[in-house]
Amino acid sequence: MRATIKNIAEEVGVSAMTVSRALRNDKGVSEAMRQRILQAAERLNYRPNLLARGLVSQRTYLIGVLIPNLRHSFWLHMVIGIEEVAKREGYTVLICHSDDDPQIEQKEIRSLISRQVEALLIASCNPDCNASFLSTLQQEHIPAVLFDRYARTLSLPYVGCDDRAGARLATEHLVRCGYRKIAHLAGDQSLSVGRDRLLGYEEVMQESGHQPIVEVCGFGEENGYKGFRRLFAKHCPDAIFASHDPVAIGAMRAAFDMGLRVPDDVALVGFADMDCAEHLWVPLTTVWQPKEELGRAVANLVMRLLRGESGIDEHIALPTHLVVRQSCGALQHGVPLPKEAVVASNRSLSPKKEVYP
Amino acid sequence: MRATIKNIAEEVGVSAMTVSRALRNDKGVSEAMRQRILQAAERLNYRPNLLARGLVSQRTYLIGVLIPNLRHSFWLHMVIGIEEVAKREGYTVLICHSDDDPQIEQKEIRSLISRQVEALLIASCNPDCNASFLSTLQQEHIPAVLFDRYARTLSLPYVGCDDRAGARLATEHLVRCGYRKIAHLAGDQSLSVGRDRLLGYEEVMQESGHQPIVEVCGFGEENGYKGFRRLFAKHCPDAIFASHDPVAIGAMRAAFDMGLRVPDDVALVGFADMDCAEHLWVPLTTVWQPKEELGRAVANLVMRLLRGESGIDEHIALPTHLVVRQSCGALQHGVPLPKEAVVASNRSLSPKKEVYP
DNA sequence: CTGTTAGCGCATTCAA
DNA sequence: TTGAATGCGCTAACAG
Repeated sequence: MRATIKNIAEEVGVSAMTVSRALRNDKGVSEAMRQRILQAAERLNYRPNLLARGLVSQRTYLIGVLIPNLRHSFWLHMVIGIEEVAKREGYTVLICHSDDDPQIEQKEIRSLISRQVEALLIASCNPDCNASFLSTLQQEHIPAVLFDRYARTLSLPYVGCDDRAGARLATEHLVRCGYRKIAHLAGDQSLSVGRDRLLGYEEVMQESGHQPIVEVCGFGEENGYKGFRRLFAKHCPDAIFASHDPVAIGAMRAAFDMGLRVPDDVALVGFADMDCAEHLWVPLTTVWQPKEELGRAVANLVMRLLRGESGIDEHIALPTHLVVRQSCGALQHGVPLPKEAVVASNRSLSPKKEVYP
Repeated sequence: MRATIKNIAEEVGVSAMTVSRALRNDKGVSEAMRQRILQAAERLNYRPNLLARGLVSQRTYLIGVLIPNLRHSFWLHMVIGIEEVAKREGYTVLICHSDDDPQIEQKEIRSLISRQVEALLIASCNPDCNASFLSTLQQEHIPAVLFDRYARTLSLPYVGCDDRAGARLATEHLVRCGYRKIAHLAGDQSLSVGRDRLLGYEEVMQESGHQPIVEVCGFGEENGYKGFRRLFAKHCPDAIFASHDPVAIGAMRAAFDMGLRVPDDVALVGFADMDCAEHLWVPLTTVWQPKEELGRAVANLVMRLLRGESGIDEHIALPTHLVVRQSCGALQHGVPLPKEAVVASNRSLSPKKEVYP
């Protein structure tokens, strides 16, 4: 059997209460006694039972994170940021994923609540679809924050990056490069990230007097592959802004399969700056997202919520920036870049990136 | 306040025990009563408190997974496999990581035990260093299994892949390709994966009458970069077997920086078959590891342990196979491949891979 | 089929 | 500075 405070109490010859106090560094225990208790705990290999402690104190120091899946390192970077803050504040993170299924999402959230998490950080696979369910969390008095994607019909605190502005950066860059037929491989329109990026693209196209060419293909590499082929069958664009890096990778693969060169025949810009973007066949120009910072921001917001320091109506949008590599053709053609852009030299390891100019 | 079984009991006008039974689908409750209770639970938005349940039943349905870090998708694939099995068996997975620090590893494991996990799945960042600590887990009667890396001095159940055999596949392939100076960028020799892969390499080199050229650089992209430069300053090999894909990526980058072509000037083979391997500047020939399957295998072993069906001395080594892409030069030169090898056509999405021949 | 008693391991509250 | 009583929410064991 595992040792309990009772065992320690008998060993030392005091009450369980004194042991409990000593182990938690509660005040009201003499230093000599504390030492004797600590030694006994060590000797008996004592481990506090957090179930029992949580049951009585109503504090589990557990926070639940729900993400769509574990397959994309994208989410993991956010979790890394969350973990960093959580650990610093003494919390353990319980990670769940929905496999992009709204039903499973509800099930997992209920399971998290049953495990008595003190707060919920949710990147919903479909916030609008699960809006009414998510809104019940408020009534259950469990602090919940959405991240990366939000629901229009729901007022929960939210942390994401400024997708519309990011899409503007990408599109403005392609306009600046002088392309004539700039298309957009748009993401899932049921997700705010998909809608907002499309919005940013359309704005810039309109402002610059271009005709928008939109192919909604959803996220993911295979969707990018198919979307690219459909797009080319109809429009033969000379540049594409893909709504996500995997979409861009699929598009690049399709381009190669069709015998097209990147960026000579078709320029490509992605969104995310995933780890592999710089390693790609043709290094990818893309919109960088502050993934770990985003995780830290959500976690910090939750900590404020737990301390009652923050209201329910926070809506944080983190800035993005452009990372210019080979796939857009700007470097080859000496296109002037904005000050905020980052130029990546993909052929040397250190420094990986240099701020332009 | 959150509803409890007591609230439901009052609502329905029965005892808490009947409610408890009904909610757990325990037998001995009439169907009519069960329905009334279920409806009341629904109405009150009842969620069982798993802390309380776990405290009394001594079953938390929690298993703890400890991995070195969250940064490499490598680990996540294993976690995906673990989760799949765990979820099927009704368990929740609590993921922790040590940031490759043996001290943190011990701390995290203690924390997991405090949370009353029923079993521990550990990819130790340094099994030999933490061997004595890990051996205490047996005394504490908590089922523990190592995966991916094992300790020589410790007899815990283990699941990994056959690193020595995998290294043989890679080295034999380079020998078959006709390279003369085949070097090995060896991984961390404090880890079984590093040692076993070096061993497999040395065996084949000896058997085929080649002189081994070994540069121990450790794992990771930057180590691969530096290791490659050191290697070339001394030996000018015409082929390199890298102990891990990131090492190969660093090496490839170094080769480009030095103006060398892959595979024409130097051939490259990696180990892991990470997601990005096929997307690389030059698609990487590498030893594929059954990452998700490995996760499922560890989890299944743990389930058997929990049911008392399996002993403590299981040592499972899963087979690997070679994935041939461009970086080794075999395809360009029409080198005959073994039946088990997989040839990847990197320029089309579907099918991604074709079994050779 | 249903209820009662007891207690999981710990911390809160009050009393000494 | 220490201890006793109480109960967190739930279930095992037994009784009816």
